[in-house]
Amino acid sequence: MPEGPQVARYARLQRDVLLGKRVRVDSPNGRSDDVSDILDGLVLRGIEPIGKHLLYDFGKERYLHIHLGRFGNFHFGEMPLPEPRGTLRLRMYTRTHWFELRGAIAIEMFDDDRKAALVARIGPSPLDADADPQRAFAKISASESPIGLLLMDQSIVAGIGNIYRSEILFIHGVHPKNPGRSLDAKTWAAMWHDLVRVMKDGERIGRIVTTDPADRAKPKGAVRREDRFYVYRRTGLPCRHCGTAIETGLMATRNVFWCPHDQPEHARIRSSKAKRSR
DNA sequence: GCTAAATGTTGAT
DNA sequence: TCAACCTTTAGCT
Repeated sequence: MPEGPQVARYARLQRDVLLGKRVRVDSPNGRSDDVSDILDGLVLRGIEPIGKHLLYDFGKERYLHIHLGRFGNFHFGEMPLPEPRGTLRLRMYTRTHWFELRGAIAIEMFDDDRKAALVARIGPSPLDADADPQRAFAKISASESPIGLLLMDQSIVAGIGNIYRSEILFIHGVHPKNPGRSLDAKTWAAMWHDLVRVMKDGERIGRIVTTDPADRAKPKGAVRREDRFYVYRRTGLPCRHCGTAIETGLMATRNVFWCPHDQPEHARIRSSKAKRSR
């Protein structure tokens, strides 16, 4: 159930123990035999997150491309391997560590061309220190489409998903239906700054918490879901800033959440000062 | 036990 | 705009 930061976290954890190693690859339920037949026993040279995609470099134009979709995730641990359970699509393991993959929407081989095509169509990522937020703003500020849609477009900004979308718009007082064109450069700069902050936090701790910085340090389970977010899935609950009931709507089949008081509709240009507090 | 919903993308209409 | 694909879990009965 990942947005960009969780994907990047998986890449980091796997790099730590798999890189440079001869990796065993198998597909207990048989669905990815085509991939494991090619990769089993090869040396893993690199793992690169590209937005929400993962690319594993096994040399000689042999890249494993994984996209977790909405439901995919990895389980991992130290050897020995656990008994395969459920719909286990792919396992990667060494003498010391194992990773189990379930629910991914894409598990396939890429060559150099397909890798290049992927890299070319993914926009700048807030998790990438070299990313150019202006590249994204050029597209956003030229568009009549609602900002809530533009932020989900992976060719404009990489790694944002349905949670970060609603949360960042609340933090900056922008209604999701406002057109991209109505966003000023200053607000975008502040928004990018906060995207970097909350997404890096997500990468570090492995889950999404956009609210109180103190909550971000707490262990998993210590913070209720409704306390981890300003607006996401808080329909009808009071806004943590002003108390107004949070509203929800559909945007391209995905639920989006906002505070009708703090995020006025109609492209009103407002100060970029971030809101925080309950 | 069944149904709906959930942090996503692609390709056809 | 819609349907398809992937799996688990929450909330019902």
